[in-house]
Amino acid sequence: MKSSHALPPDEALVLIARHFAALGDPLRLKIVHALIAGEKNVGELVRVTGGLQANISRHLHKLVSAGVLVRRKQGNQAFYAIADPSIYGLCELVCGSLEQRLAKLTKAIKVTAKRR
Amino acid sequence: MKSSHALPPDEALVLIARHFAALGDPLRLKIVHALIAGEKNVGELVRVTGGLQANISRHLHKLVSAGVLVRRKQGNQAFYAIADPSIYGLCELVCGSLEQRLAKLTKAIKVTAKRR
DNA sequence: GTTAAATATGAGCAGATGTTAATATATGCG
DNA sequence: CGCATATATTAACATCTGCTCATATTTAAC
Repeated sequence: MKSSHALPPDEALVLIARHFAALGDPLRLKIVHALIAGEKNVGELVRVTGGLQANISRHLHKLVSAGVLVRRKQGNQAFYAIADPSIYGLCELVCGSLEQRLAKLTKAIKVTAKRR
Repeated sequence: MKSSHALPPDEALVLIARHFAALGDPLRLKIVHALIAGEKNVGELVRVTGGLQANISRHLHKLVSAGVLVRRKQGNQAFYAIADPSIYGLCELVCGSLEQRLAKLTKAIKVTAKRR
């Protein structure tokens, strides 16, 4: 249980950064979100996200190499699923903090509006 | 306690992605990590991270506009601090999942090595 | 006022990233 | 075998990103 803030060596920083970066794109988030409901193949993901097949395929590759998803091939098709359960926590955290931020912004805007 | 997975509208996805992307860079992670110990001014951050002043300044700006940090100006200097407590949770989650992944990799490599 | 210190910003550049159309590589089926 | 379907990959392109140097801006100190 060695607790926490031993500063991460630079190599680890790179890996962590890559992990975050993998989630730093709207289309990839859309993919991940779709997979929360469970494993899907590429075709389904293309339909759900509305993206082009080539592009989705690329993003999937990136998500796999960042360790966010895993790939399972079966016959003709490839199925992708969330590999890393920590993703759920991540999204909740970010969404939560975003809500708060938006709430603050909204309030600020209202105040500004009242001022005039 | 409205639980969770109503699909986020595309606008929100962009915001969330920006949030993740802000953490998707090693130098910015270094900055954030340094700030876990508490508020620091630019000069200190430059020393701690070993980056160039101009570059650090740019990253700080990015972190602020992503809502990760807040800026407080006092006299000559500018102090930055972590704005969003969810960051702590994020880092713990990612570091944890990374440890697991690395452990698996390490084990896999060992197995491969034994095979020859 | 002048000068120095702290921070931010503009411009240029190299390299990464996301998108797309076209093509390649499987795999399944008849 | 030939043909269709599912997925991956290549190449080309525009855009974004991070880095650096030089310079602007702000504030403090004299």
